Amino acid sequence: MATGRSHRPATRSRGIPEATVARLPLYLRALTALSERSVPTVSSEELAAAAGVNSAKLRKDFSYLGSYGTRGVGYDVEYLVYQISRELGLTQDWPVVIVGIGNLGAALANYGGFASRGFRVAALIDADPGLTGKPVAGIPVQHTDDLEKIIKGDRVSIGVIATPAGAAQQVCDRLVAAGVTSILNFAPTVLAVPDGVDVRKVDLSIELQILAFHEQRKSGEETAAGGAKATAAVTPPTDSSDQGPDGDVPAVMPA
Amino acid sequence: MATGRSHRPATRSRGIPEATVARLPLYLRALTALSERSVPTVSSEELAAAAGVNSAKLRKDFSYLGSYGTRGVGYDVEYLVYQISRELGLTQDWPVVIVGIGNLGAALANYGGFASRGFRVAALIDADPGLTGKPVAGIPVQHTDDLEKIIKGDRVSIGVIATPAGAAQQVCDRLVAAGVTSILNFAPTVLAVPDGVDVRKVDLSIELQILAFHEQRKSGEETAAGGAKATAAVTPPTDSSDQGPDGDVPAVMPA
DNA sequence: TTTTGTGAAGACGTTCACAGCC
DNA sequence: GGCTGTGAACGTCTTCACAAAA
Repeated sequence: MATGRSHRPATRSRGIPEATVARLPLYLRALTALSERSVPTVSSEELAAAAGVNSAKLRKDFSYLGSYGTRGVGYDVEYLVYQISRELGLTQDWPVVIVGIGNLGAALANYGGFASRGFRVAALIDADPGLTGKPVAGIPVQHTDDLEKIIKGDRVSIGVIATPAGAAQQVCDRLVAAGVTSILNFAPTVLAVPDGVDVRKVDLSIELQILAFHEQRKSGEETAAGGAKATAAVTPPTDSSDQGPDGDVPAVMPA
Repeated sequence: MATGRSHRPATRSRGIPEATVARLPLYLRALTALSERSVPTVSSEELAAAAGVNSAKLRKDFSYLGSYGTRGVGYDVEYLVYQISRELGLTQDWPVVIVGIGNLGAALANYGGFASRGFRVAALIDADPGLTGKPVAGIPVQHTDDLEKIIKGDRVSIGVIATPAGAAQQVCDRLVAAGVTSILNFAPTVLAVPDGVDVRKVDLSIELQILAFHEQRKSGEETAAGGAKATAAVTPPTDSSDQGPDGDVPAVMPA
């Protein structure tokens, strides 16, 4: 799992497993594409293929949300889009601030799929006075000095940190003190936050290192136990090709 | 977990759990910082705190690599840095190509921690002829037409896709056909790849949606079973504050 | 005494396989 | 007949708790 953890094991009522939550956005994206093509219903098999998961997992995931399918038929696309959006909280407006407007911050600000689904860039914030007032993606950059004012004024609860690593913890502390309770961290640092604050991290270098690990075992397959060499059986071929919401994340540093 | 999946359950010899692999880069980063401060040894407790995990997990993780600690003392920092680097394959050189040089691609190209640990930006590739030849992060952008030539010429096995969603699958196919076997995908699409190719994805919008899900349950805590309202017990406070390698990833779209 | 390394227990997640409903 | 929803089996990951080493 990734973000916070909890959902007391007992009192199982409201608990949607974290792994399921992490896949809902994937299903939603696939469903939205179907919706745009005016496809009325979809089977678990078809939708699973579009989302890159297997159908048993998808059905189990949906079973946590309730019984939204029809046996023998499949799922109603529009209805599912609505139910998943609701479950994810995307039917409400989420103002987001981006702190650190380097290349990465600018890329995030320009990200289209942002505004579309419930998220609204409420402000861009940077410590460089030279940037203050300059528009990025049509939004004028504001100075870090005004961070607290901005957060409180617009009741922002989600902050994106795209600063250099050295500034990240300080920015995080200020965001949290001002009322932010969810943080998406692109700086390659472990952030310390109080209980009740969720942090997710995106770390390029971690992702590359994980890829390198697997890449390494694709060629040289000696080392192992038995006596066999290159062939499978001793060291399996590392099938891969999955890409489901597994267990971790990567980070990027702005320019 | 995230990337490929496999490591045949039987023949347990060489199998480092995927969850452990995903945390090794975290440990490595913390260790590198200690190394720079010339700290000679570190206990599992201290290192775990620096990496943001708990110490039992860290010890278990290290136990898969071998017994590199000393009871009553802790771990030798330099030695561990070496062992983890070796395990991750960072002692060798990994040429990487970045395809799609928008804001995001530029941010990635400029990412410092890149060159540092084994990774080398072998080429920047973009479909826009207007960009061809222009230097980004000191490296001239090359045109997509030369993609195959570049991959094969430099024996590149890791590719980063930072193109718009619409171009991602096509770029992916060409990368794979040219010999790339590990892909880091920033485009908000599910990529189809043959067996033997690892894909990891980084998706901003998925991360935000996961945060929104948890954010949503922080305020309104009715709905639940019993009769109690805002207080804990019925709906636990969602402790959070974790940020370990959990189960998934997010994506970003270049400018 | 301090701190590692690890069996064993438990929580979590995935997959199977089929009963139940359309 | 086709497809969903789900109990049960299985596998993976985390945490506990303690024996063993320095």
